[in-house]
Amino acid sequence: MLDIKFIRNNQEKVREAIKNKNVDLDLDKLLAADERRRHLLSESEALKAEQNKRSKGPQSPVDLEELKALKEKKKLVENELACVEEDFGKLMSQVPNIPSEDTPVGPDESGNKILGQWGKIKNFDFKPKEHWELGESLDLIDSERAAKVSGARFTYLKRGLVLMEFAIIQYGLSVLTDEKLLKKIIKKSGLDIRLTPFIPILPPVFIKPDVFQKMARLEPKEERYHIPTDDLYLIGSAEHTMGSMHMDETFKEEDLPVRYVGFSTAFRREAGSYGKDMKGILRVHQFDKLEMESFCLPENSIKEQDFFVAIQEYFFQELNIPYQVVAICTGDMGGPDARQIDIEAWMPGQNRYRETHTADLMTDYQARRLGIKVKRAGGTEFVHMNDATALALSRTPIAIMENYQTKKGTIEIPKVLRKYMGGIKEIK
RNA sequence: GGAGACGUGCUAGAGUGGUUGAAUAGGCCGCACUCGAAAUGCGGUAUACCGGAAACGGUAUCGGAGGUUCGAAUCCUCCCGUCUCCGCCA
Repeated sequence: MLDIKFIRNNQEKVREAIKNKNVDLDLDKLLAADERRRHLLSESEALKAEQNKRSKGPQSPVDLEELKALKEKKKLVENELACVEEDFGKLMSQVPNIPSEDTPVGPDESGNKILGQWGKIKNFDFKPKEHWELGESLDLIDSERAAKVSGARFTYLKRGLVLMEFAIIQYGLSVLTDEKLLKKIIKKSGLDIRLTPFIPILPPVFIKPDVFQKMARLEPKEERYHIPTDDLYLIGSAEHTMGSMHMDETFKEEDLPVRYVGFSTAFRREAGSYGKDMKGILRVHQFDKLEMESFCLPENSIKEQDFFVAIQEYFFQELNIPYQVVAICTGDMGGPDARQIDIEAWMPGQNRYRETHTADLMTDYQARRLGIKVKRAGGTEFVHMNDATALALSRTPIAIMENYQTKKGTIEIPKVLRKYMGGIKEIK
């Protein structure tokens, strides 16, 4: 959510963001609702002031009559105000965050900008298989039985792939909790930021609707799993319950940045992607993910995001997976984002780059609604929030499977993962 | 799941219908005393929104949402959370 004062004072900027992000919203309607809301607010407050003034102490019968009338009048104004507030709130939540200045303007993914590429694409002397073919032939992925038991887009992961998933988790956690390593990554990326280690978190996978709304992640609802009995939603990312963890809290300036690495299963309905990527584990209803989240001072938030991207790059460099870094354009980015950077890994089986990581700079968009602040010398202000994939455990294994496949149809284990897999060198 | 108790400011803790934004104590900040510190004394110490150039004024907030009342921290209903006992369970 943006600050209504900011919206009033920067109408053109907001209009531009709405247009560039392809959001269907009439800003004039919002501004009119704001006018009306403020008018009714003063009116109702004036009535309350009168009521408060006159209600002190016991009342004479005449006073009681008049106060009763006043009460009725107040009720009418308040009812109208409540209606207007509801409209206003709905419109407010539709206003997207303002894209950063370096965000490319574009209508859809065609407008995304490749910022850089890393790694040498391997030339196979055979036709590389797609991950689902490898998954089938090595008995690592069973979609058929999962479909019978749970439905389409669910899978049983098996054998070496399971071990690899846990190895990736272990590896990821070991990097993000290693101060020396983080220092090296900061130094290499040339960023001027404070080193605080990532605190490991296992967050809840259920979230309350109002909190989900505050995270600006409830919509689109079709994408979310809902448990009606308890009116709870399943999270689509550890971000959802990690970002809201400090709701209604105020940080001390010297404690920032606060950084977390969370592990959770992510649940996604994948509505609207019928028939797309149906094979294997690229697009499934349930997958595990290691996720980064941080709360920092406003002036440091872009650097913080760059730090997250540097970490993501470090992971793929260590895993030796070719990738490209992509600046997501206005039309393709999420509504709450101010700046979105994706990492796309080279998938030899598909012969193309596919998204494996995303890094979202939310500025104060989430923090304002969640009430997460920092107390500073100049006063209290909202923190900036960043979230980013550390390692997604559906797509990182895919990248490994496809890049590390051999002519024999086996999969080599990347060196950095071997010590977490009992030293085995390949899945066969 | 059953029975009961409770939820007040940064913290502890009073307050059970009428100048209560809220006693008191601690903490914190400022000042005084002191060579300095401790101790002591005095003063200050919430947030959000609306209006205003500002000074300031108004409103709301005692877990949350509704309700009763001229008036609610205080009464009623529902929800959330905490604690104790029992049951169940990994």
